Amino acid sequence: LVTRDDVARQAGTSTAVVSYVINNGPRPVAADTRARVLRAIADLGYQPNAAARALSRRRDDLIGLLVPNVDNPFFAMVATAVESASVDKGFTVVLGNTRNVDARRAEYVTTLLGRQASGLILVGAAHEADGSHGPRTSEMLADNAGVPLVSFDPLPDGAVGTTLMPQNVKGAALAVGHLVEHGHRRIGMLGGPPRFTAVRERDRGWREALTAADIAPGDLPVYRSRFDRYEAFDVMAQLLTTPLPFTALFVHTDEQAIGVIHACHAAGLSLPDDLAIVSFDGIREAALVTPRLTSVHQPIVEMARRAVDLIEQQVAHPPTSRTTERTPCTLVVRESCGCS
Amino acid sequence: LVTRDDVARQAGTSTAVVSYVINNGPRPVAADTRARVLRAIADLGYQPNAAARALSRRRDDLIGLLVPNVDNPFFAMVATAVESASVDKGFTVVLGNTRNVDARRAEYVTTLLGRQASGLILVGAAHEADGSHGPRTSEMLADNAGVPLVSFDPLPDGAVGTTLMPQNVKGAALAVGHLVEHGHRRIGMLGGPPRFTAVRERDRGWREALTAADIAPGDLPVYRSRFDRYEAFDVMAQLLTTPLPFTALFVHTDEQAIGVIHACHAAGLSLPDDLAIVSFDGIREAALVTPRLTSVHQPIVEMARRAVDLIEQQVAHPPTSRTTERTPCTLVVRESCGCS
DNA sequence: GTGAAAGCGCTAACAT
DNA sequence: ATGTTAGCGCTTTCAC
Repeated sequence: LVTRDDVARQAGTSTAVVSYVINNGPRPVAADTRARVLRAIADLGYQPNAAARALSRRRDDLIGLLVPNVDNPFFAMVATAVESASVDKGFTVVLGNTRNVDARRAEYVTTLLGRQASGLILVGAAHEADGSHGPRTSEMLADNAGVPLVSFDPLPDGAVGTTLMPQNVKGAALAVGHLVEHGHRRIGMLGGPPRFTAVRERDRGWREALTAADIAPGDLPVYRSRFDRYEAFDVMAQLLTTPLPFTALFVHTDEQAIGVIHACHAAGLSLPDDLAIVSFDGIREAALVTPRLTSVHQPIVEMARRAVDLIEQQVAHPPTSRTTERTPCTLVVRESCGCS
Repeated sequence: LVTRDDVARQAGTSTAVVSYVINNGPRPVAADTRARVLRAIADLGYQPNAAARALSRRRDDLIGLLVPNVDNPFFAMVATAVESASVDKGFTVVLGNTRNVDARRAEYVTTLLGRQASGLILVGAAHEADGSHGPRTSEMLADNAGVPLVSFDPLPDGAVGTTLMPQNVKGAALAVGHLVEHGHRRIGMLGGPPRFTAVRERDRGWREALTAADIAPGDLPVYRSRFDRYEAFDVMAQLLTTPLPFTALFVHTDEQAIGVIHACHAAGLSLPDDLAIVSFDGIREAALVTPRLTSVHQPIVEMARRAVDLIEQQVAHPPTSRTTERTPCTLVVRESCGCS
């Protein structure tokens, strides 16, 4: 295999210069020298050894992306966005399906720390009732394990890094408010598991919007399911065995809303006439189902790009505290709410 | 950070012994020595440096998974299966969305070769008319680049490794045969892009099953769309503007079939009465949509496990030729075909 | 069964 | 502006 020594020899320079050229630093290289090196690299088909580089720099251009499950289209969307942003910045991404299991997440954190990953992006973090990432994971990440950390949920206790979350309360209120404008009063909710912080926030948005409209949330039904469409389907199918005690439903995720829609179809309901639906996330499929889903859109592509940026920044300037950034969401009106 | 030297010191042994313990070889270690080392590792919370290990071994326990796009639920399923099988065997997986673009695929191959990846798993390979992985990718992988290679499509020209494909012809014939048994004669096809080998094979299965039933395929309509549900939706929506020249449709992938179903719903068609559908792949969602999809199931979990096994074997015994394995598929009968 | 030491290929501090 | 070289942490061949 061709190494940096071969390149140096071929270019008639020292090995250091080759490094300087490849890394654009840390020191300048004369234009013609640089050209010779570049030629040698091309001629020889030289490809740097990432392991050697990582060993020497004590850091690998690698980002660990920990999601519950890429099988869920929402997380697939996140994964795609993160991968894309990472590639643009020269990072390679390791995919980890944590299945929301603390042990699996902790195992991945261990692996990635051992790999000198440049950073970790944690998505769908909740495992414990407190909304943390689970005891083992938290322990590993706490007290500055030294890895740049970006979480789409609250950070593990004691860990430093940044949290990147949508404005869940406002977003949910936007959704529910729209339903109110349609004249609905009995607006039920199908939420996710309350151990997720995002879920509790969306809960609150629902409550606040109702209260603002002089509707008592306490009188309205609340249901729960996991984030996937399958369990949402089951929950809704069950509800459909008796008359629905609501005329509209705020659903925490598009994924769940799609399950609801399928259940309604299977039961012969006509949407949005028999039931209006507004959900949250903004996955592509929202625009495909019938009726097309009105949904609060979170700008995942931008958030993913931001996450990678933050990792890059944290590499340069290790953070010493916990930061939170809230991304605004927008209501995308389609048909499931009752509009046109 | 704690290194192997620390462990050796703590355990009162040499660094070599620590390696022997960690790697279970290549040489035996006395039971009590091993125990001391293990204790030291635990006490110190030692985590091996993957970069150093990779540099020394010239190989990293890393598998590159190149799919067109994890956004597509089928590929998400494959990714999940590969990730799961990889973790079980101690591999970490790098996710690469190639978007079916040769340049992107080639870039990933470069990166992964530079990372001393233990192997590559290529999914959704076709880019060129000949069904190869694209010129740049092929060039990189040809003539034994040295990486263990498993492809879910034909290998690039000149590359050695193994191809793992479902029995597409038989599977498709199974699907179409079932439609014939339902009494259908006008069985159209919505296929994928014909530059994919799998597509051409499914085409053939359709033709053969029709011919076997004394139906002339040439008289039947064939449509094409990309593999995603969105374009399939568009194609079907277009077809629905005029009377359908078929009573049943063999669709190349569940993903596309779901697009078809959505289009039919949007147009008010009643399935499977107005149109019977059978598709291919066996994604989870097939069982969720209305009507539930009858589909030819390929055992992705097993195939993924096999792929990782093959990588492992090729690491030990570099292959010198191209091998192909065909996995049998089974027809999973649900409702979209007209059954109950 | 165990220890010592020579790399693996690259980075960056130290020379010039 | 460029050359020289000491590591980075681990594997594995030699010695013992």
